[in-house]
Amino acid sequence: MTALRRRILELLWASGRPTGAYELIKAVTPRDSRPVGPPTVYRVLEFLMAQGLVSRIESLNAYVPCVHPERDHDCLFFICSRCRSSVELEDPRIGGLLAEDAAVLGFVATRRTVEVEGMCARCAESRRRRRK
Amino acid sequence: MTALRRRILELLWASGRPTGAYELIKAVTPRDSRPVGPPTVYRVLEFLMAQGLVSRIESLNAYVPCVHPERDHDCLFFICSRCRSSVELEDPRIGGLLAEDAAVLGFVATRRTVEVEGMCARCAESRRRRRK
DNA sequence: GGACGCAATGTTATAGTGTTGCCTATCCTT
DNA sequence: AAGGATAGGCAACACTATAACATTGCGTCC
Repeated sequence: MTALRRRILELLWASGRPTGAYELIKAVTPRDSRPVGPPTVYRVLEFLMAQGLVSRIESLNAYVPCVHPERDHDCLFFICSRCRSSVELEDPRIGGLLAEDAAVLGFVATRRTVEVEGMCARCAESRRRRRK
Repeated sequence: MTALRRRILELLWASGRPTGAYELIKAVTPRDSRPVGPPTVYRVLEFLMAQGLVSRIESLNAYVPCVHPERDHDCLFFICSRCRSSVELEDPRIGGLLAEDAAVLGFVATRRTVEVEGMCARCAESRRRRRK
C-alpha cells in the first residue's frame, strides 16, 4: 500500500458516492501542478479492486470502496439515480441462486455484477413529502 | 418499427454475441458511403431497449437482442469471456430476492442489472480436452 | 560501490464510448 | 396547404479507458 494508493482509497471513502476515474484524477492532483495521468489512476484502481478494497459499478462507470474488505463478498449495489448515492449489501442467497443457474448451464463463473437502480429511502421519502 | 430500427435489430440477432454501438455503426453503413452517425444508432438502441427488444450489457458496453421480447422479463446474463458469447436466462427467484432486499432498505427499484462473467460450457469443455 | 531486477509511477498519444444541439425530412392529421 | 410530431442526419464535443514507452526508487547480489 503506497501513498498514492492510500490517497485514492481515502478519496473514495470521503466522497461518499460512486466516483469516476477522471473525478479522482482531479482530486488527487495537487493544485497548480500537472494532472496525474489516467493510466496511473486506472492502475491504482485495478490494484485496489484486486485487493477487494474497491468495486467498480458497471452501470455508472464509477468506483466505490467496499464495505467489508476483509470478507470475500458478493457485491450487490443499490444505486439511487436521484442523489447519486449507492449502498452495498450482502445477500449470499443471490450468489447461491446464480451459482445454481450457472451449474445448469455448465457455466464456470468468475465474477458477478448485480446492480439495482432506483430511488433510495431518503429520496423517496423527501419526494413523498412534497406530494410529488 | 422503421427500416433502420429493423435493420439494427436484425444485425444484433445475426451477430450472435454482444455487439458494441460502434460495431453496429460500421455494420449498418453501406459500403463507400458516409457512416451513420453515433446519435442515430444510440437513438435506435434506446428505442429498442424501451420496447424490451434489446438489452444493454453494462460490463461490456454492448447490446444484445432479448430472448423473450413478449414477456416482461428480468434480464440475467451469463457472459463467456473466452468466446464472447452471452446467454440470457430468466430466474424470477433473483428478482424476488432483490425486491425483498430493496424493501428492507426502503429502496424503490426501477432497473436491474445482473451479469455473470466466466466461461461457457462449450469453452470450458474444449479447454478441458487439451488438458489445460 | 556498481550492476541488475523489479514494482510503481510518469508521459504521451490514442482508442473507444456516449451525448448535446441543431437542423432537415417525412408523414400524419385536420 | 398548414401545423405538429417523429425519425433521422450531422458536427462537435465530452467522457472513459488503454497502449506503448520512459523514468524513478529501492533492494539484492557479487
